[in-house]
Amino acid sequence: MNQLDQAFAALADPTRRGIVVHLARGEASVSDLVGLFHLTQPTISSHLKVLEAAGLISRRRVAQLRPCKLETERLKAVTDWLEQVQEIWEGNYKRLDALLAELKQTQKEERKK
Amino acid sequence: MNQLDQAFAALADPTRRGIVVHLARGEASVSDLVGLFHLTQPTISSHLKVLEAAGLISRRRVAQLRPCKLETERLKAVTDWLEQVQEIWEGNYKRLDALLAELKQTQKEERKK
DNA sequence: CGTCTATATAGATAGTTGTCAATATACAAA
DNA sequence: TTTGTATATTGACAACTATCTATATAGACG
Repeated sequence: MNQLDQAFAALADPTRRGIVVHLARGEASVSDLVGLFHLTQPTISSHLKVLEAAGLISRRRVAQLRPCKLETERLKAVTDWLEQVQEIWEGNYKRLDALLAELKQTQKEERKK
Repeated sequence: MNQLDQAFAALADPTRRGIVVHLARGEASVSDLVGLFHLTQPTISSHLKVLEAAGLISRRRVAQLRPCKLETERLKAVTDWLEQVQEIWEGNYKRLDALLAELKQTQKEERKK
């Protein structure tokens, strides 16, 4: 699995997206996050493992706490891929628009005859 | 599974992302797409089913052909989610920046005394 | 030391996924 | 109607996922 695969797969779970949204507001410990969902601590820990493996979060050590932090560069890599697709698509439209403009011009010139 | 779940999950596979990139350039039939990957036709058909269920593509009927078209609105919904997260994160930084600016000001004023 | 708190790991289970070969369906064309 | 071409469906298999309970580890604090 490459990085984009892992990032998209990680974001395909609503619990993990919830974690991401929460971490966008700032660091949080595992137990903070457990408090947000009706899921057990091991389940949350496993979701965090997935997010970390995908490069979407990182973790520090503070005594027994393991504060989690959002890694926005990886999030940006995902957005970048989507925007590239959008650009190809729009390029397509640009080409189509140019084609239609050309057609219109041709029709106008034909009317002159 | 909700729409975002399905869209992210659909995009988590490299073959499906390849299909999306190809369709960004314009419509393509199933056999066009089969030609792009070293996978069997049923496998490509199953990927297309996933993309269609996720609302990322749509299909027409033209004789025996089933041209596939990218649905950019759904792609945009995914981008929107990512941008919202980014905005929360940046809002965070803005608040932090404001805090640091305030701190600097306080220190400056303390030096005057 | 023993105990409490925070987190990780292990093992089980039910459900989902990606892939294939084989077969079925839908339409076209001879 | 027979044949050919494009696509879908079926059934199988191995791999992976989300979740749980139970248990282990790591550090803080008495």
